[in-house]
Amino acid sequence: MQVNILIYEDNDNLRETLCYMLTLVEDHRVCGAFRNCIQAEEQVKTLQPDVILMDIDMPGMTGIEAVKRIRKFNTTVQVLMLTIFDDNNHVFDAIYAGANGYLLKKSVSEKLVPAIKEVLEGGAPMTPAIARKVIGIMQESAGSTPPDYSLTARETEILRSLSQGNSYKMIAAEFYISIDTVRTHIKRIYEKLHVNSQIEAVSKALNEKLV
Amino acid sequence: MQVNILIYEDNDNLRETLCYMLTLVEDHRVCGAFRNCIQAEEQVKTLQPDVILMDIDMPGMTGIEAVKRIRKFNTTVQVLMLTIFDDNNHVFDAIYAGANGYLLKKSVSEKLVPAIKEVLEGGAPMTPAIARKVIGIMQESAGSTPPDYSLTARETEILRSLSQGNSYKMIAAEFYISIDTVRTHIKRIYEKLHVNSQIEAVSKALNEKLV
DNA sequence: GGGATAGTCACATCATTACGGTATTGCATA
DNA sequence: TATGCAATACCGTAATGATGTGACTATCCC
Repeated sequence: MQVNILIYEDNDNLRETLCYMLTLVEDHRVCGAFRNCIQAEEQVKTLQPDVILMDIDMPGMTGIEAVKRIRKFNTTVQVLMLTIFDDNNHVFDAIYAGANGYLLKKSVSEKLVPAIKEVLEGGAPMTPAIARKVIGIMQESAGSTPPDYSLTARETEILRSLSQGNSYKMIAAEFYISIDTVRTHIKRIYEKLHVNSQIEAVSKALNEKLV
Repeated sequence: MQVNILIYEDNDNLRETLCYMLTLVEDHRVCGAFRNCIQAEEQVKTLQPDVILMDIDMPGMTGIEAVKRIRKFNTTVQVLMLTIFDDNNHVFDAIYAGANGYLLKKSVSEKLVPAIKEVLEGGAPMTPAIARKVIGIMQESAGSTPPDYSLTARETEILRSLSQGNSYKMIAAEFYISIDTVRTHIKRIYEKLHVNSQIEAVSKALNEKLV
C-alpha cells in the first residue's frame, strides 16, 4: 500500500530535503511539493494525497487558512503541520482549522517518518511540549470550578431548560408541574443568582457553566 | 535527583507490579501505594510526590474526583491517569480535572517509565489514539465558522447587549435610541435567527459564537 | 432621479414574565 | 416529635416582551 504525500513548504532547501528523505522510505511517494498553498484546493482534489505536510508561514496564504479550506471538502486526508512556531495561538488555530498533528521543524529529521506512520494509524503526533500546550488550552477553557449558588437539583434542571429557550409553559409541560410552580422555582433561582430576568439568569448560567 | 512516585490502584496485582517495576529504575522511588484515593489529599500533602499514578476506576472515590481535589491545593505535582477506558468522556473529564497525561493499562509495561520521564520534562504523555481524541474534542468545541444570518452591525451590537442580560429599556439607554427602535431591531433579529424569544436568541448567539 | 438598505420612531394589542404573599405536602434529621 | 427544607400550587398586579403595521431619514449605488 503506497502512501501519497503532498508537501507545502516555501523554503526551497527544506522542501527538497523533505522530498529526498521520503524517497528513501519504502512505500512512500511524494505526489506533489509546492512553495505556496494558493492552489491547495485544486491540488488536493487532483493529487488525492493520503498525507499533507503543511508549513504554517508561507507567502500568499498561511497553512492554517489552507487547512480550513481543504477541510471544507475533505475530512479524511491527514494533515501534519510543520512549523517553527510553538506558541499557543498557532497550535490552537491549527487544531481548530482541522490539523491532525503538529511537528516542529527542528525535530523533523528524526520525527517525520514515525509521525506519518502514526497519523495514518489514527494518532495525533505532537512534540511533548505541544501536547502539554494542547492540554493546557483545554484546561483553561474548562474554567475552574463554577461558583456555588446552592441551587437545588430541581432548580438546576429548570435553569437548564430555561437556558435552552423554553418558556414557563414549556417547562411546566416538560416536568409535569404547574406553571405556578415553575414561577416559584424561577423566583428562587433569581434570588440565589442575584438577577431579575431570564436573560441575566441564562447568560450567567451559560457563562459560568452552571448548566 | 530522586523522583518520588505515589500510586493509587485498587488491583493488588497491578499495584504491586507497578511498585516492583519502579524499584528497578534508578533514581525512582515509590513513596506510597494505596488501593483507594479516599485520603489522597492528606497523603499528597504528607508524602510530597513528584508524580502520581492514578487509576480512574476505584471503589469509594474515582481517580478523577481525587485529581480535582488535589488540584485545589497543588498545581505542580504531575498526574498520570492510568486506566482501561479510552472513551471520550473519561479522557475529557480527566483532562478537565487537571491530569497531565493519560496511559492505557494495556500499554503500561513498555510506556510507564518513558511517560514518567516525559511528564517531568513538561510533556503530556498519551497514547496516539488518546491524542487524537483530545484533538477531536477540541475541534468539535471549536465549531468552525459561525453560520451567517446577515445581521447588520447595529443588530449585532444589540444582540450582544441582549446577551449580556440587558432589558429593552437598558439597551435603549445604552445606545441612546428609543425603546421602540430596540423593539424593531429585536424583531428583525428574531426573524433572521428564526427564533421568537430573548432566550432562544441569546442561547443561539452564545452557542454559535455570534457575539 | 430612483431603488435598495439600514436605522430610526410610533402606536396598538396580546402574551409572558416578575414579584409580592400564602399554603400544603413529604422527607430527613436533629 | 418538632424543625427545616425542597417541592408543589394558587392569586393578583405591574412590568416587560412579542408582533403587526406604518412611516421618516440618510446613504449608497446604478
